Amino acid sequence: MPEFANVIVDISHERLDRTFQYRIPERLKDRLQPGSRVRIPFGGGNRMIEGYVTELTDRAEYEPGRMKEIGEIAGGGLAVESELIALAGWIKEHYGSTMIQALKTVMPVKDRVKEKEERWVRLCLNQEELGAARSLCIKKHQTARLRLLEALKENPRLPWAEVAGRLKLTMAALRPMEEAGQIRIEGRQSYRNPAAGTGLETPPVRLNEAQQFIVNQLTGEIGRKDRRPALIFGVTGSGKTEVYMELISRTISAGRQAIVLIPEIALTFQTVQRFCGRFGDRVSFVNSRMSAGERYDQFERARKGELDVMVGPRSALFTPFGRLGLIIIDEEHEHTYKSENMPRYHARETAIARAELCGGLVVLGSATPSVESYYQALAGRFRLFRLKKRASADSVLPQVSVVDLRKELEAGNQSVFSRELRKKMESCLGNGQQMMLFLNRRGYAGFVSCRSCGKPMKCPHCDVSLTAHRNGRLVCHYCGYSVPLPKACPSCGSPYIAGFGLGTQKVEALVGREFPGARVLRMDYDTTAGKGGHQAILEAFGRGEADILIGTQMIVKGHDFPGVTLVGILAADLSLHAGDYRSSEVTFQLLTQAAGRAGRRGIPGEVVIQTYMPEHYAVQAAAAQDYEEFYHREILYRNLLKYPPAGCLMALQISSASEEAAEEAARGLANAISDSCGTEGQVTGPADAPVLKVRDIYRKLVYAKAAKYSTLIAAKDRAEAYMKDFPGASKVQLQFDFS
DNA sequence: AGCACGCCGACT
DNA sequence: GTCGGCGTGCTC
Repeated sequence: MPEFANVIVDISHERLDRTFQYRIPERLKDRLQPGSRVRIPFGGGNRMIEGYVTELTDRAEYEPGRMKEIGEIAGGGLAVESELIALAGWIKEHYGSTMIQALKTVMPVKDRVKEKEERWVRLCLNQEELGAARSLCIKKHQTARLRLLEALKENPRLPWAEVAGRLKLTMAALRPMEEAGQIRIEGRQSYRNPAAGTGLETPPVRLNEAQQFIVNQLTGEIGRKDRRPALIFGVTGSGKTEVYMELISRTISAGRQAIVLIPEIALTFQTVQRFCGRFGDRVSFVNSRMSAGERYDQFERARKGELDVMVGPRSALFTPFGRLGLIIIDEEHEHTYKSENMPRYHARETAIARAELCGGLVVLGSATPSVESYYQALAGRFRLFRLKKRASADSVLPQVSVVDLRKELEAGNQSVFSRELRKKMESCLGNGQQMMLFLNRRGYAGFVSCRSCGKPMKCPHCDVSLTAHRNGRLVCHYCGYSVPLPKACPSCGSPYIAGFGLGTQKVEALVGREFPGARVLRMDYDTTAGKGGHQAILEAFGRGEADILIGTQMIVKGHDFPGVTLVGILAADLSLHAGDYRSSEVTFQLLTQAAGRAGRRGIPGEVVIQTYMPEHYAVQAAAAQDYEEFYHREILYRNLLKYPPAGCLMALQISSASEEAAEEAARGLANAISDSCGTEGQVTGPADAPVLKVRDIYRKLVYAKAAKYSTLIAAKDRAEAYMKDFPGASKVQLQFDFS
C-alpha cells in the first residue's frame, strides 16, 4: 500500500484547484482508493475539511516532514464525486494524461463560475440606523465598512462584483457586518432552463414489434446480470429514437437517471422539443455554445436531483448524476465522440467505464456502426440488435448510381457535374423537387498556385496551402489566417496565378451559371459561423425556400428533408486520401449517410456518387447500401495490418516551436518505446505529421502498434519517464493518442 | 473559501 | 504598549 495520498480539497475556488499530499496513517492503509472521500486537517488552524483522494503514490511531492496525515474516511463514499474521480483515474490510466487534466475534464470548471453566479449585498438598515452606523464607522475609522455603507446609501442592493471589485471589500470585513445585521449577502442561484416552455406534451409512441423486443430485452437487464453494452444497428429512419425514449422512461421508473449523448450537430430545436415533450422539466441540455456558467448551472441541477435526463455532446457524459442507470450514445460512429484535447478520451469507451462504476447500461446506436463496435458485437462483448425495416412503411431505399469521373474526362466533359448528374438535376428542378449537393471541401478553390513557377500559396504559420475564397481572399483552414489574393506570385513575380480544385463556393458559382433560375443555399463552416447559423439555413431549406442545398459534411448529418429526391456526391474520393487507417470507414459512413438523405417519404430518391475510384470497396458498398460487405472487406485489411480493432495503436504527437527540438525528442521517444515494447510491439517513426506545422508549431509523430493494450501503456510510461529527463523538455510537448 | 499574520492608527 | 480593523498570502 502506498505511503501518500493526493487529495483534492472539496472547496470550490480557483486557488485550491490542485491536489495536496497527505500521509496515509497505518489504520487507513488498504482502505483508501482514488475517489475515497476523506476528512483532512487543512490550513494553519488544522480545521477538518472534506476532500477526495485522487491518487495513491509512493512519491513524495512535498517535504514529507511537513506533510499532515489524513484524518478519517468520510461517510457516504458513494457520492457522485467519488464516482467521477474514479472515472478520472481510469481516464488518466487509459489515455495517458495527468490526473489534474483528467479531473478537469470530469469535474466541470468550477473556477470563475462563482463570479458569474448572481450574488448581491443588500442593506438591512433604515435611514436612521444607517446614519448611526455611519457615524460609528467614522468614529472607529472603519474605512472599508464606511465605503460600503456610502455605496449602499445610493443603492441598497449592490451586485457582488461591484462590492468585491470597485469597493474592494473582502469577506473579512463583510462577515462581521452581516453578523451585526447591517447587511445581508444574497446568493440567488439562477438556473436558466434552456428547455423551459418548449413543446407540448407528446405521449409515448406505440413501438413496433422489433422496437419493443429490444426494449424488453434491455430493460429486463437493467440492474441485473448482463451488463454488456448494447449496439442497436438500425438503418436510418428505423426508429431508434423511440427505443431510446422508452428505455429512458423505464430507467426513470426504476428510480435511476439517464444520459443521452448525441453529436453536437444533431442537437436541434426538434430534438429539444421531442425530449421536453416526453420528459417535461426533468430533462435538460448542454451544448458547446453555452457558457461555462450555464453548463455548470445544468450540472448543478443534475447533482441536486432536479433532473432525470441530460442530453448533450461528449462532455454531457460527466453529468453528476448520483443514480445513473443508462447511457445512450446515438450515432456512435461519429468521430466527434473522440476528444481532440488532452486527455484524448473516447466517449464510447469512457461511457462503458462509467457504467461499470455505477452499474448502469450503455446503449449505442447507429445506421453505420463503427468498425470497433461491430467487431465487439460480433465477438459477443456487445449485445447486438438490428432494426432492418424503416419504421414508416412508405419510405423506400434510394437508387444509387456510381459515376466514373475518368470516363467523363475521356468523353470531354470537364464540368463538375457528370452527364448523368446534370440530367437528374434538370429533371429534379423541372419537377419542382429539392436536391442536395455534397462536397467535402469548403472555400472556392482547393489551392492556388503560380502557373509559371508552380509554387502554391502557403500559410506562413501552417504547413498547408491556402484556400481561395469568393471574397478575393486566401484563407488558411487550419489557423484562420487570411490575405488578399496577391496580384503577382510572391516568389517569381509572375501575374499568372490560378486556383485549382473545387470548393463549396465554387460549386455554388457553377450551379448559378449552369442552372440560372435555381435557388441555391450553401452550408459550410463559413456560412454557419454565427450563432444559429445551421438552424437558419436548414430551416429555410426545409421550408422550401431553395431548390439546391450545397454543403460539406454538415448537410448529411441528422436532418430530414422530405422534399429532397436527389443527392449528388460530387467527389467521393476526397476523404479516401486522408492517409489515416480509418479513411475508408469515414468515406463509407459519409456516403451511406448522404445517400440516406434522399427520398424518405413515398417518392423514391436518387443518389449519384461521382468518383475517380468507382471500384473502391467503400464506394461500392455504400452504393449498394451494404454495411456487411463493407465491414467484411474492412476488417480483412485491419486484421492484416493489425490496426484497431484487430490490434492496439498508440500515437505520440511531439510538438514544439523548434523543429529540431521536436525531431530530437521524437527520435529519443521512438527508441525508448521501441525498447519498452520489445518484440511485443512495432514502432514506426518519427515522421512529420500530415500537416507538419500548424500555428507555427511543428508536429512529429511516432506510432506504436501492439496486440495488447497493456504493452502500449507500459510504453507510454516509459515515454513519460524519458521526457522527464529530456534536456529540452520544457520546449517540447508530448501528447498521447490511443485508438 | 477560511484563516493566520502583519501592518497601522487609536486609545487605556 | 496593546487592541482591533483590514489587506495579504498560504493552505500538503
